Amino acid sequence: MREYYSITELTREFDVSTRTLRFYEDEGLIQPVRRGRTRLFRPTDRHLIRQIMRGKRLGFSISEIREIIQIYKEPPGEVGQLKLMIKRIEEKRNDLRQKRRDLEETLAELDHAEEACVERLAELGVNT
Amino acid sequence: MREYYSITELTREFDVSTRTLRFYEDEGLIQPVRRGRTRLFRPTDRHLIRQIMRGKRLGFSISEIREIIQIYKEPPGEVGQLKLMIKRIEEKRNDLRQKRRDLEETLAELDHAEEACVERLAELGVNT
DNA sequence: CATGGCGTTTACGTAAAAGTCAATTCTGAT
DNA sequence: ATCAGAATTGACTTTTACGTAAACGCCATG
Repeated sequence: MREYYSITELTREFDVSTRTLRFYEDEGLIQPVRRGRTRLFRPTDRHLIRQIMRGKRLGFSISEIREIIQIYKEPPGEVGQLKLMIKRIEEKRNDLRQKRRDLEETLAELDHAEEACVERLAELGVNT
Repeated sequence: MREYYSITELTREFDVSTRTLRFYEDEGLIQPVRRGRTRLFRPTDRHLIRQIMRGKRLGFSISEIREIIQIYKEPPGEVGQLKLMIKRIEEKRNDLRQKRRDLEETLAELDHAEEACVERLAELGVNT
């Protein structure tokens, strides 16, 4: 496990711009350390970026992604906070379950559409 | 099955503004008919709106949603078009499969985070 | 030493997806 | 016929998530 990654290494790995990574830093999603003014990204930042990209692909906004990331951090020490956090986790989970239903339905409709295409091709005497 | 729905009925059903539905019309996603200047939405428009909302929840952009909606329409009559369409369907499917992987991973991490919370609560002697 | 390649900051710009507001216009009920 | 409430249009504004450009620092290499 590497100790540090440069910003350009990570832009290449995740196919984002430096602007984007700096933006995520401004937004408090990642906290690379500095050597002088230069950012040094540690494995934990890299992992966070991976989670951010996942969230983006799922259509979460930056602030939703921030909420999810908060959840991954150390569980808090106080009972009320812990219960609140569990409630938040439930919410996100429901959110994701809705997305999963949406996803399955869309996949099913695509399957259906493809079948129709294949049938149509068969009618036209094309071997698929 | 109702013949027509008013714009406000649908804004209530889908919890969107009239501005939004008009925007979708401008974008060519729906084509309500008119009586005078008033829009009358048919069941097919309603169904399209349902699909649009699903696409939005999954983080698709309007133009991506447009592409998906195109796919649901009648399969084209020409062989080349049909093959192209099948290719497009494959692409979207891959897209959705990636989303599903992202989704499962995120759900797994949430499960893990919740367990940590529950354990922490147990340590503190709280009965869940 | 100057040239190129990263890296940084600051500031302004922009596209997508609506929100908001004002001015009208329609229309259904009384 | 009229009058309130719904609907429409058009223009302008806002938010999010970056893009882009300018201007400069650092340092390794020929």
